Amino acid sequence: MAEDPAPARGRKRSEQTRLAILAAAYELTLEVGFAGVTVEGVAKRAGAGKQTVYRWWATKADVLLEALALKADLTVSTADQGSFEAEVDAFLRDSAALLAVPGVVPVLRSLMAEAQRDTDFRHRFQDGFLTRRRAAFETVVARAAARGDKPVHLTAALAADLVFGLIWYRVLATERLLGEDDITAVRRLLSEQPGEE
Amino acid sequence: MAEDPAPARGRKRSEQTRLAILAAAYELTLEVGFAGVTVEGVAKRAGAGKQTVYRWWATKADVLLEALALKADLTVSTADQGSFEAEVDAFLRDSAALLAVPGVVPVLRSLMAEAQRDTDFRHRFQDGFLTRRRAAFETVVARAAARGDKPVHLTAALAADLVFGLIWYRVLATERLLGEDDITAVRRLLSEQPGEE
DNA sequence: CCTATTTCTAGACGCCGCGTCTCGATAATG
DNA sequence: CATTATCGAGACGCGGCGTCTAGAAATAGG
Repeated sequence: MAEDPAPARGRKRSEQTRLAILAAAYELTLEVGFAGVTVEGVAKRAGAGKQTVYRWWATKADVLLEALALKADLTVSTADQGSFEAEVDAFLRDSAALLAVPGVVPVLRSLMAEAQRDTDFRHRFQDGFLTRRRAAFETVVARAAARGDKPVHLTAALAADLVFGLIWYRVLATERLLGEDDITAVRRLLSEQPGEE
Repeated sequence: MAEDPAPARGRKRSEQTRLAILAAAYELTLEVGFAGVTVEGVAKRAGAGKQTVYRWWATKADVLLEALALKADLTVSTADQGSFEAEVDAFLRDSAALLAVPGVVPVLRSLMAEAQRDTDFRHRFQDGFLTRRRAAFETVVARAAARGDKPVHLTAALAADLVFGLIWYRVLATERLLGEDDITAVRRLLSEQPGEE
């Protein structure tokens, strides 16, 4: 599709500076917490000007959102595993692995918090993160439905709400992350047919 | 146990002012959003001095937390309904009703967001709200276990995580609240025995 | 009644980050 | 070499934060 038709005159954006800003924002969030992060502080640590940050990102939350995408590989395993149960298991392990990446949890907390106070960022967060993850999971449910091993009462929307609800509630309201037992229990709960076994 | 032994000299705290501040904070949050609420604004609308607010509450989030407790009756129905399924149903309807109270959703969003950025408030929010609600639900699961109609693979902790996870995820990440279909589906999912029927 | 104590409204104060703006230098294009 | 866009650096006004002071009002004990 149509590349940006602008022939790009003038100086080009510095990729090095971009990465320095993303890294600075990520590290500062871990060190002083999101509330303690200031755009000035990010710029200073990155060796950049404040204007450079404001030129490319609307808020410090947007910087962090991009830093998260850079830090953690956000592609989700939606590969066909043969059964709904196996794919739910794979998805949960994938999510647990992401949460185990150092810094991801505090960054996720900060982003969800900011999404509550800034309506514009809320939409960018939904489009750039939440709905992507959700769509991946719903793919799994849709395939299960086609395959025929999806529990009848379970809609794709509710299954996604339950899975992401569990993950986010753990992150936001508790200190506990996903363990083996959680994955096993959720996998069983979602894939059980009332009448089977 | 030991009442506050202080014989209470001097002028007493004005209950009228307290209520005016709580109401002002609640209303302002709805009108301009939590980010737009300032302590000065709350004091001004309440006809109070800024110092009076700071004397009794640590942050504007604490004011809102108390306002929420005042606004919505937070007692949860944990009455014995005869079966686990019926009690889960009652609990979900109770929660849906709370969310339907005007202003409760934006206030909940604000409080959870603030709990992510302020560690001290996070603990007060957990103690004063989250764990109370959670304990109520776990009572229901414990009774089901005693009664013998709790699904074997379902622990009280996971059941609570799933239920509150769903509710909070809906509030924080979507615009959808709990409907009849959600309540029915969750009730069935949690109370189903793999082998029954 | 008088004094001590506490809360009350009102507002001044310094501090700091926000977001905008200006500046001169530096790359990239034609 | 002229144009254009980015770069680092930092000044600027604005507004809220949290503290502080001042004087009035309420409550208790002596």
